[in-house]
Amino acid sequence: MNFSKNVINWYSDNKRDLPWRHTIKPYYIWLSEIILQQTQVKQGLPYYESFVKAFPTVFDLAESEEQNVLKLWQGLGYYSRARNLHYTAKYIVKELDGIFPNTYKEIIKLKGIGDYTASAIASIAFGEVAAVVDGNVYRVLSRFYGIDTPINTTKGIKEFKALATELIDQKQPALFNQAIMEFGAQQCKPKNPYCILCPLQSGCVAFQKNKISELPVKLKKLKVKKRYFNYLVIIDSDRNTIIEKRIQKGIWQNLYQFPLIETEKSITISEFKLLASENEFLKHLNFEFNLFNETDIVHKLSHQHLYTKFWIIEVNSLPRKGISPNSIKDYPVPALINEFLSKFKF
DNA sequence: AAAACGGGGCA
DNA sequence: TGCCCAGTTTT
Repeated sequence: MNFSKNVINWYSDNKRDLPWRHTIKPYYIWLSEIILQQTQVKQGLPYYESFVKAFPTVFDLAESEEQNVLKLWQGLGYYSRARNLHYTAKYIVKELDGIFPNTYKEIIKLKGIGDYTASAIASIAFGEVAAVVDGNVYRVLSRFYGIDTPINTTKGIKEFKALATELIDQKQPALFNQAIMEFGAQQCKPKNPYCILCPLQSGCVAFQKNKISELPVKLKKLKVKKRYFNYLVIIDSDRNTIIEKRIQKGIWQNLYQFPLIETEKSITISEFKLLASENEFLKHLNFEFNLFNETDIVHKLSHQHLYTKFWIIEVNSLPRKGISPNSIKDYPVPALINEFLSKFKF
C-alpha cells in the first residue's frame, strides 16, 4: 500500500481540466497559485481567465497601473495579493530581465510568495522536488496518518512539511504535488469526504479509528471584531459624488470608497446630524440627507464584521472636486461598496 | 507566536 | 452560524 502511488493513480483518473494545467510557463503557474491562495477553484477561475487575457505576459502586467490590477482583482479579496503580484512583476521585468527565477531558493525571495507558492512553482514549472503543504495536504496527511498535531502551530507546520517531503515522488514531484492537493479538494473533503469509495481507505488511520471528522486539528478561533461604518454618499444635482482612496494600512488598502465616518456603535439619525455638523466635508454646507438602509448592512470579513450605514447627502455644490456617476466603475472598490453601487442608482 | 488580511460557498 | 478555502506578511 503505497500512499504516493495511490494518490497519483487517483489523480490521473479524476483530475479536473483546468487552464493552468495546460501550461508549465512559470508566469501562468505563478498567477494561478496567487489567485488560488485561500480561494477555491470555482471562485478563482474567472479571475485567472481575465488576468491571462488582460496580461498575457509578465511584461504586460508590469506595465499596467496598480489601479488597473486592483480593478481586475476586485471582489476576490486579500488585495495584498494583487499589490504584491504587480510589485513582483515589475521587479522581474526590471531586475531579472523578465526571466522568472527557477529554483525554490530564489523563488521564495519574491514578495507575495511563501513556502507553499515557491514549492508549487518550483515543482510544476521547473520539476524541482519541493513538497507543497496547503490546506488540502494538511487534511489528507493528518487523516491518513492519524496525526493530531495542530496544523496552525510551528510544530505542526514543520511536522507536515517534513512528512510531505518524505512522501513526494522524486521522479515526478509536480504530479505528486498536484495529485495530493486535488485529492484533498475533491475526495478527502473537509465535510462529507467520500471515504466509502476511497482508494486509500484501507490504509487510512482516521477512517479505521472513525476520526475523520476530528482531523485535521486546528487551534482556537480568533474573536471577530465589530466595526461601525457610516459612508457619506455626497451628491450634487448632477449626481456627481466624492470618493477617496484608502491609504492607511489595514483592509482594502489602495481601494476606493465614499468618505467614511467610523463610530463606536451604530448611530441614530440625530447622532448623525451632530457628527455631520462637525465633518470636514459638511460643516460649512447646507444639505439634506436620508438614510439609504434602515437596518445596518453587515459585511463579514474573516475577522471583522462591518455594520454599515449609507447616508445619502444632497448638496448644491460638492465641497471639493467630485467624479461623475459614470466614472465610478473605473475605480477598484471593496465588495461592500460594489454591492451598494449595484443597488443605488445614481 | 499571533494577528491581520476578503469574500464566497456550504452544511 | 461556523468553518473552510492551491497562504503570506506584519507585528
